Amino acid sequence: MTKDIEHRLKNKDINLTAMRLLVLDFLTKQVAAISLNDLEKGMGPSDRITLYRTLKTFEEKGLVHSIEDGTGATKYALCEDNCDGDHHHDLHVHFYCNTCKETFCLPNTKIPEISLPKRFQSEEMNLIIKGICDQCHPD
Amino acid sequence: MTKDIEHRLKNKDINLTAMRLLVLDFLTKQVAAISLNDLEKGMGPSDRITLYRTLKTFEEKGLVHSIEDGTGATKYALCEDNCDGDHHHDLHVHFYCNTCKETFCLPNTKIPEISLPKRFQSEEMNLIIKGICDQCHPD
DNA sequence: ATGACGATGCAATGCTATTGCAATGTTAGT
DNA sequence: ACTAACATTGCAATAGCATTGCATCGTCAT
Ligand SMILES: [Mn+2]
Ligand SMILES: [Mn+2]
Ligand SMILES: [Zn+2]
Ligand SMILES: [Zn+2]
Repeated sequence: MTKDIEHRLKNKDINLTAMRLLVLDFLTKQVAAISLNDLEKGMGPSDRITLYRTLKTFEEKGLVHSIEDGTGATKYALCEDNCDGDHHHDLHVHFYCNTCKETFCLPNTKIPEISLPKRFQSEEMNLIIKGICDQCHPD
Repeated sequence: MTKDIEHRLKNKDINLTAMRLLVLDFLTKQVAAISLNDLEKGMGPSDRITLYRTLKTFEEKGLVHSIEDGTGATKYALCEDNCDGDHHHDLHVHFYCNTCKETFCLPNTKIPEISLPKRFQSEEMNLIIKGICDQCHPD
């Protein structure tokens, strides 16, 4: 229902536009994180830069988070509800499948506490695990 | 001593060249991981592409490992002795300092075991922690 | 000496991210 | 409804880093 999409934008203090509704709708349908290229191909004909800025806006407002999975292209995925622009609470592990080349959020797999050397102070953590995803698992 | 540098190359099955000796010597003097740009600036006048391929060769042979710290530029740092091209054993944490913008290997801070969801199989892990390094720590 | 092979230098290209700016759309006050 | 202020969009241009092609050069074994 498009009303639901609208509410999600409003709740994050994002102005409604046709493009943003379409992008958010597209994002909710994804099972894996997507790159700007994926978004461009998945959407109808639309301007790449506008899509880029839409993702940036979504990220600033805490609607999506970005993932650097080492492929060179930044991936984006929807945030959990309690994220805002300043504090993303997506401290979960991200998984890159070497077989299907997809990047997944593992929202239930949290990054454990790490005890750093003296006087190192952690502000942010990013854990990427590469391997074989459940879909590509053999047997 | 340059003999030591030579041995390290030979041990990793890397042919000796003047350029490689210089690059490895430069790498051993670094306290933080360096980018291709850092290397280019730190070395005498030398061709950027040759430096690029030198780093690639070192990585393939298990002499250095590369680090994606999210800055956009790949960083490189010397491996521990037991690495080879196929299996890098640098499963340590990397730390990016938001203040001095340097990336450090934390060889004594290992990435803990993570229990993944059913049928996800880990082959490689990459943990970047961002924050304030010991040198930039206040008080 | 010469031929094979690896390393180097330079040019060119690909790809992603990012910005400038003008045009367009939206909103709010009058 | 009119208009000024503001946000969004579309297109062009630029910046950076990564990567490849190719000709040249150096080294080593025969
Ligand atoms: Mn995620
Ligand atoms: Mn390291
Ligand atoms: Zn897979
Ligand atoms: Zn620092």
